[in-house]
Amino acid sequence: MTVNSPQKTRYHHGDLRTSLIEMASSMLKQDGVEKLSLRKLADNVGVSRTAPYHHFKDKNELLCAIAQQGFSHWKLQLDDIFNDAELDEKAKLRAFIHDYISYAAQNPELYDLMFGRTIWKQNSATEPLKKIAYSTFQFQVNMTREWQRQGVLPAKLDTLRLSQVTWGTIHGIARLLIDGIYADASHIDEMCETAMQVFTVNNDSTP
Amino acid sequence: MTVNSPQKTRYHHGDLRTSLIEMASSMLKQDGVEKLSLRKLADNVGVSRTAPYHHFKDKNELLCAIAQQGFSHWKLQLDDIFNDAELDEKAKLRAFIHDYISYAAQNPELYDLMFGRTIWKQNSATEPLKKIAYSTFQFQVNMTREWQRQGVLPAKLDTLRLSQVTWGTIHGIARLLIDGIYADASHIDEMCETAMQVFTVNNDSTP
DNA sequence: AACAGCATGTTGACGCTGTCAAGATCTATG
DNA sequence: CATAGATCTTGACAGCGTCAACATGCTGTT
Repeated sequence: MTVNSPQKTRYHHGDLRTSLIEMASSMLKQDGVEKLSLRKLADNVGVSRTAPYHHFKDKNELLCAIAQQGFSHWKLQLDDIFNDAELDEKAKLRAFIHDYISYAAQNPELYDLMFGRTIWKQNSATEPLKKIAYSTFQFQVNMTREWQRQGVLPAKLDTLRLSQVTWGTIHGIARLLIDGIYADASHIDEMCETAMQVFTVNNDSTP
Repeated sequence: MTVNSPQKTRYHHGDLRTSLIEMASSMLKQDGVEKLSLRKLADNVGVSRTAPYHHFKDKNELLCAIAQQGFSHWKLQLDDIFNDAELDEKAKLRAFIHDYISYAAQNPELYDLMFGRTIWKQNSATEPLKKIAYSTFQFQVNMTREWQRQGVLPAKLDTLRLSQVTWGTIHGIARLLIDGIYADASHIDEMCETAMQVFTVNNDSTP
């Protein structure tokens, strides 16, 4: 009894952890990290202020769980690009740049959580988050190596450094966009194309 | 009377605004924005908790004042580079990249304040801060145009977009460094050089 | 079927924060 | 020399993250 009846007050929630992450993600998207308080979150889910502490050690762990989910989603998109048989290597680089920045622009708060200092600055990332984040970067390094082999990116540069620089570029552009610094979303396409030109200009002798 | 005697308790501080900015800058450098509280700041300066409110409308205004000072200092360094008669244009670009990232790496918290979302995200920058920040970016755009004219940077690309991309690159690298993401300070030189190569590789046919 | 134990949820409390209001004190201007 | 304004103070409030102590109900063993 008391199965799934639309009864409002059950003492036990059922799947509070999932509900918290979902509600928190939604609140994050709307108002940003700094407006996200555990108390309001608990209230929105319809639970007392300290209930979340039975599912997350502290606020940081909640944020890490959200970021983790963000990486999972992003990885699916990455797979979509690299499994697309219709794209050649150069087109994949172009798509990667574009999708990366679009993802950031469409999920600015989530992106900030995934790649911002809130979590990373003082090493507060949980182990599972570290794992998926590192593997994402490793994936980019591998792709960079491949692009170098294929002549899309300059072959003579060190792969790790080049990965850092190319990623730095799109990360930087993403940050300028989502932080609202001297750039806005209407210029995404042009900026992506310019980045693409800068990366590959030496292999493209025709103007 | 009660002139400059090292008397500890004067009702009026004398130059509280300056003292607050200095102490806040120092605290910022040590412990970061999120640890900087107005109450501790006031306490460190030896003044009551609400005294700062007679000099800054709120915490945001204090932070903007600190960031403003950061831009002033950075601009002095910029001038040093571009007035150095011994550097050719390409060397200036190299010095610019290197100094920019070094400045960020040496003043991570200040850099975050100057170019981070704390201030910029919800348009909370004060007018004077906006003014000096915009002029800094405008300076970079002008330099980019010049570098294009001199053949250091690709001439065929739109100057504004190229400025955004090159700045995005060094901004992104700086952020990865100061947020501690997949990069650390010992790689600064190599990363700068790689960025330089990526920007200018098309003009450098000799390997 | 009954009970024990554990997961889960609740209320109370503490110290921290930014900021407003009202009153105290000094400085500078007439 | 008085008085207005700048500056500094104490008091207060709501919001925050989090710990401790207690309440409730699910689940597995007998």
